[in-house]
Amino acid sequence: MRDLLAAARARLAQDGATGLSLRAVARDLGLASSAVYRYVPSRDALLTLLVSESYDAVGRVCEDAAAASRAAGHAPARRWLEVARAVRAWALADRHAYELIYGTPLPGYVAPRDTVAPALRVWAVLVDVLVDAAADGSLRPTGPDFDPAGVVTPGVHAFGAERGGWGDAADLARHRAGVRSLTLFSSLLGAVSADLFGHLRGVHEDAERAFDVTVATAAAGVGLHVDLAGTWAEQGATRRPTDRS
Amino acid sequence: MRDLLAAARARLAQDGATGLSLRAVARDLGLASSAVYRYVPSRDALLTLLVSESYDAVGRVCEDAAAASRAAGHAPARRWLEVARAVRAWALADRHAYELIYGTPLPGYVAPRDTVAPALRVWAVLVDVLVDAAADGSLRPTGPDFDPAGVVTPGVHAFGAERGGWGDAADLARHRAGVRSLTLFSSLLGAVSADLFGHLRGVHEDAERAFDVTVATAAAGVGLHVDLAGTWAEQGATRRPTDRS
DNA sequence: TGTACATCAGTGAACGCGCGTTCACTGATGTAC
DNA sequence: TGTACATCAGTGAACGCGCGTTCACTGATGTAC
Repeated sequence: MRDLLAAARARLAQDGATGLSLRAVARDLGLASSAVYRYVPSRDALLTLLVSESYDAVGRVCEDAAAASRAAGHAPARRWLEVARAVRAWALADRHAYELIYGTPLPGYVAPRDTVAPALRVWAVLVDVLVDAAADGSLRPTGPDFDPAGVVTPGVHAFGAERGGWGDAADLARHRAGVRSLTLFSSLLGAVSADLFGHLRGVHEDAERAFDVTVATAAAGVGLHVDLAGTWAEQGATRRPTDRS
Repeated sequence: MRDLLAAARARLAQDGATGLSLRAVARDLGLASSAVYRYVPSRDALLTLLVSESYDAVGRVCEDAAAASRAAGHAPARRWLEVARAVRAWALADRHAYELIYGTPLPGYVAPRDTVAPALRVWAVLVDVLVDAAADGSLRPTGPDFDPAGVVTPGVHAFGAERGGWGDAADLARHRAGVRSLTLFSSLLGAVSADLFGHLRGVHEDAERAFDVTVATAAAGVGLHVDLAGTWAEQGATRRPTDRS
């Protein structure tokens, strides 16, 4: 069973989600195609396992990056940058896993409920950044004012409350922060997808820096002010020139 | 030939890009599958035609929205919002066309050079917004400061220069604006994809408003300050309650 | 006006492919008495 | 210790499907003399 999942993951990494076939996985394992049905009831079930795994993988990547950033004593804004970079690096390393969960939905496939919980791990990390920034006073949104009522579900506010912020529904500023968490998620998705899917071919010269600018700029509207010049200077000292190409 | 393209477009709209088959298109036209080869040398060639068409469609949508916004006397920031909304509406109406060009790349298919030019139409509209905002003094970036050298290609700066801005490479502020145009594109991609691909299911209550907040918040970092409250108030008067669900 | 020929849109059978899934089966391993 | 039986992982042939692409062909339409 572990072998099966490993083989499926490898096949996914090579062929992508639409090309993933039970027969190919069975072939890789040296099994008859029918043997796979001993472990998995259908192709879709296998796909679901991979979806969950991928959400868990990217969730763990986010949590690890956030933990490392905290450990390094970085402010929430910098943590946002580092989490975003980690997601990008993961996506580049395993692009088909990223596509499986964040790309075009597979025709005819609907992810079952079980995949919702692992999908929330990324959200939780982003919400923590906002909550911590609000707590230490560094959260200063420059984005538009708006009436936050009825934009996101009560569940989102509850989620923020659980994690230590946005408890008071009467506090408009915090309510707005809840809504603005959408922007963090969306801009991360957009920045990674644009890069990975080739929409910046011929546009960016230094992919890492372009990504940094993109996510840091978008986050400023939310209230996270990344010291990009400082971060680059700090890293420029240790970074070899070839890394920039 | 026109019929073929129309049938292919319809098939694309129904089945999506991965499911698009020459045989299905031929069937829809009441032709033998081999007859299609009279018009198109291969499946990939047909796909390329659809890719170009889709880029042109979304480009036209952007241009029309921008023109309407100008005609209404709206400031560049508001134009950004309206262009973004138009792209979202187009994507919702023809999701498979959006997926074809902005979703997961099709395995084994590489878009040829011909598709680059139509893809630039969207960029041009976004750059115009930035150039116009810079010209009328409303462009006030709140995103991070950074060294803009070597982040994007010279072609991007040239593109901006052609369209009336960013001519002087010595002007750091304008150079930064060129780089920041990445953020506009990425956040648009992210906001539409998140919405369309279902990543906000259970998160947003009012999809339109959530989208507005997302793109307006991200754009603030770039320097475009949308008067969201004002816009909503203005539209709330004419908007029926059912539109909000 | 009539005939010979060329063009052209479309046919239909075929090739070889890979797919998901089913089904009756084999043969080894473990367990009970 | 030996025998009978149950469990279980895996087999391999088969079903029916849809796909892209090729190829020799048909029959109508148009054109040249």
